[in-house]
Amino acid sequence: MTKYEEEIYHIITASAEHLAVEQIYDILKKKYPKVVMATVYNNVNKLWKARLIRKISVENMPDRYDRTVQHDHLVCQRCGRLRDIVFEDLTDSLHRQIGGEFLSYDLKVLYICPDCKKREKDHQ
Amino acid sequence: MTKYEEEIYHIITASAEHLAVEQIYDILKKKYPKVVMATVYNNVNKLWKARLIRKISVENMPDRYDRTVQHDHLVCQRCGRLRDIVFEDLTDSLHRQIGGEFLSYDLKVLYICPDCKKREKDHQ
DNA sequence: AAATAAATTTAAAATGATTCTAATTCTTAA
DNA sequence: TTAAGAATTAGAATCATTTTAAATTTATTT
Repeated sequence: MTKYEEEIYHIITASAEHLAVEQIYDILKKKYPKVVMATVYNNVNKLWKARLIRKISVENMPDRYDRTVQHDHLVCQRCGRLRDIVFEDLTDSLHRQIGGEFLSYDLKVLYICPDCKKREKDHQ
Repeated sequence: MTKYEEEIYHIITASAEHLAVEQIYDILKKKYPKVVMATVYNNVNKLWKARLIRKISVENMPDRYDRTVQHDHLVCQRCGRLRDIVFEDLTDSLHRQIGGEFLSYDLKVLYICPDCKKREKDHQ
């Protein structure tokens, strides 16, 4: 692991947020002002290919990166924020129902988060 | 509904495949040789905003469009082909477990389809 | 039916996230 | 201590998609 790879890995796994390349770049830049976007892309891809991090793609948003531990995501359709959630026994259940070789799954529940819900109510 | 909107809606809902804009364009062009990509994009977006069709985004692939009836997708990681599947009782189960307002969900099961599995076996 | 407004289509340029290329710098091993 | 191999950089290229502004079609009002 190179310096940048390690730093980027750390930034992603240490964050409670789900970071996009640009945010990773911003954080990294504080420590290494000369670093360049392509470096973040390169390393993020390297980490992803090595299955050390996970990529989350949501419509009309840049990809975000996350820890690899299997979990699911709630995506707020108002603010775009992601939240983690674990639906129990889902993997097994899916596994059983498909033909072919199961690899993994990607579940996003679209919802309106409690914060936005509240904000909407207040504005009425 | 305009002529193109209607045609495009029909192409998408009549197809057993999951079509990308380019394929829709190719089909439409046979009947209307002068039609242009932007028209397909415009109408596909209009239909999507009206919730008459569904958008399926998969990494590194152009968006594909589909009927709106709720169902899930198997995505083959070898050939990229999508197949429909219905996991029973999933909606209810998810609905119950989130905070906030449930809107919908998007589930993709990544797998190796039986065809590719067979092909791999034959090549060994 | 003519005139006006509104919506759709077109063509081409712009966008924006991401990837690629080639040159440069850094690291490792012989 | 030089050669080979990686990683980084800068900037151009890519590609799906969106935007713009002009042209055309459709609908509405007088």
